[in-house]
Amino acid sequence: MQNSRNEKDGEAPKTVRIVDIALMAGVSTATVDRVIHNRGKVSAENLARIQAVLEQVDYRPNLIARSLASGRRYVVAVVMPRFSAGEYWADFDAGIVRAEAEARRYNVTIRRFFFDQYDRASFEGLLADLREAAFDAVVLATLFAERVIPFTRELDERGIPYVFVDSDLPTCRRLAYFGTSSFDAGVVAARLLFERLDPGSDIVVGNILHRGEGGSNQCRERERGFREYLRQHDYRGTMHGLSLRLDDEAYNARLLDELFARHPSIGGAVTFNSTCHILAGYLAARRRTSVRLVGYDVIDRNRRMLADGVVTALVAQRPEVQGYRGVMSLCGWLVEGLQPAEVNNLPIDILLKENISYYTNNII
Amino acid sequence: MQNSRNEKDGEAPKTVRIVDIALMAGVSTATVDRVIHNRGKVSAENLARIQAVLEQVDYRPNLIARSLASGRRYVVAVVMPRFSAGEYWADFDAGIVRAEAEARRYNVTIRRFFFDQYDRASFEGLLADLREAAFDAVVLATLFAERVIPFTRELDERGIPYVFVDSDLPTCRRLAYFGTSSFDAGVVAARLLFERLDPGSDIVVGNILHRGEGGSNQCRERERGFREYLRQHDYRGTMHGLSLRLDDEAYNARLLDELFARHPSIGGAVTFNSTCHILAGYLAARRRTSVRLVGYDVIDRNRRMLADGVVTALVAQRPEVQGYRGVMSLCGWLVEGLQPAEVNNLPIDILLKENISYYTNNII
DNA sequence: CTGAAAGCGCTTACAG
DNA sequence: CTGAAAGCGCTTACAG
Repeated sequence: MQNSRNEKDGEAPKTVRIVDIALMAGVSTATVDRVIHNRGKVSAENLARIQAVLEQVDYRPNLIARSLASGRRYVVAVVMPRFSAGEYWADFDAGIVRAEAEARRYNVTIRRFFFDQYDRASFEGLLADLREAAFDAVVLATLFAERVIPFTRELDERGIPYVFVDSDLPTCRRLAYFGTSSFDAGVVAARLLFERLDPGSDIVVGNILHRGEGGSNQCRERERGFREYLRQHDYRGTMHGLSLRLDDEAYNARLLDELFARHPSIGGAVTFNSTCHILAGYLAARRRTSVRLVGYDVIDRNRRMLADGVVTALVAQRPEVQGYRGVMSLCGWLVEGLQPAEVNNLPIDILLKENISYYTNNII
Repeated sequence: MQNSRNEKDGEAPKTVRIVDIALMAGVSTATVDRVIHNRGKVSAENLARIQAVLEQVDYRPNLIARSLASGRRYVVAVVMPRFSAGEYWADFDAGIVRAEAEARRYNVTIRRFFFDQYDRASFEGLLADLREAAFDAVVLATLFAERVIPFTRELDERGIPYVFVDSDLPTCRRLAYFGTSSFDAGVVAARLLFERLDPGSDIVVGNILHRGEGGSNQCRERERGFREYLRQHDYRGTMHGLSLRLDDEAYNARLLDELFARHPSIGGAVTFNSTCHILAGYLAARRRTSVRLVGYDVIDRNRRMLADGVVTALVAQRPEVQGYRGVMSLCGWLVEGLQPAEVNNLPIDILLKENISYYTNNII
């Protein structure tokens, strides 16, 4: 818009194009293209000549032109939990949306496949769909680890690259992982909970009921990290697990009332998933302001409870970044053959009342 | 690379091109182009016809083709402090480097202009250079606020857009600001320092000596926020300011020894810039393990002191993101006329011993 | 194995 | 005010 300035006549722009290389090697651009992309069908002589030229000129392909000319199209599948607005996976999806817009420029389209994160059968059904579907790469949320692992064997056979998000499964041949170290995210929660807690206090651990046994891999790892921290810091209290229901406030309140009645020494509470707003709602209703509560993920309801001072701290994992980078790493691999780093442990973010209001917009 | 799949013959790809619009409006592509870019010189009749078509088709320009065809070149200047490896501004530069690579695809090049952040005269000298230099937009680090403000008047006159990083100066006509709320970053530091501190403890505030009066705008704002938090939380101690030297350990130790001798009740320490490793080094050497220390920015030396437990907490501001987004917002504006959000308050990150090891790679 | 030619979608002189 | 034509750098059938 402003002061557009073409390269001053002084020094030449000097960017080497395929046609320049073709001229230098005395061949056509098609032959140079074959060498650059290892498409074969080039005489040994020409191959050598072109390679010699390539070595001395530092050729950097113009990706824009390449993309425009090739018109190759790819589909990236994203396998993730179904969500409503304000839930954790909505934030993840925001990253997908952003990647989608960018990927379009490279002729890559996204196709989402949803399952119910609290119902293992729904995931299994989805896997069946996936076997029929056509896609060139896939982003996999690894909640049902025991089902994901065998499925990746099939992908390996089909030659379809995949990346993991949410929590890592290092035994699989994933192209990459994007997410936090779940174990250390558990350690961080413990540190935050114990900043001012007596080592003898009891703790409530809130869970959400699943259908089909085995909660998420990530929650299990977080709990391991949490317990490890306690062990190393002379914790002497008791942890009381409690299976809550997502949409049954009365039920939850009954359970909690009972627990607090039996164990008045409860001084802390934690959830290893994004639902700490359930415990927070209860604590606020009962005015149990002395109970410290730590949870995960900055979803709206948690954010509000933190701002209000009911939640002591939230630990967060940049879901938008997971979605965005998961997709973009696959784009880079498909379109340009770029190999991403294998394990991408994202920062473990700590949110307090004082810094929560700026925690948005984590993508770029 | 894998299973390339062209759009299945089923539904048409259906992306609307300029030539399609031209056909629908019964004009040439050149005329459509004129309308899209408001270049004028189009009859009222054609204008209306083309606009009508545009409204019904949701035209999305192929930016790749546009960029390839136009070949327009821009220069973005980045005005920032000179730095050595491991210093704060090196992280900022990492963001610039990344933006540089991406911007190249859009024919945008970066030109850096360095000044000495501890010497106001060097900044003034740089401004003189800037008056001679040719560039289309500029990213400005606002450390010397009193000098930046009049300079932006000149930029306004020249019609050159600018964005601020580091700290905001809301009175200027900046296209955008990328950085934290310095005030609230001060509040957060206070909260972290006081998590376990007695409200009567004294505090050391470490500063770095400047040439040319007036430290950075950002440090002043942080201190304001810090003091405000203390005020609201019944702080009754005394804050002792101390001007330290960057590379004179012996000098600093002498000053600190003296201060601690006179005020044994010192229980906390803070610096409002990235040099808390200076205080940390002193505390470690003197084994004053009971003094809590909070500082800013995850530079190598601070990171180590945090991991070792000498620093209690670090507050960080994503310098790479500031650099990256500063440049990219200008690219978007120059190349595509995209207006960025005016104030982009980045998250205020909290780093403890337990989460520091994952704090890297903040760009995407 | 090789190259001339067309084309990706857009922009840009240029002639009218 | 308008449009035909060339060109950005690369890829892709196609004919040889």
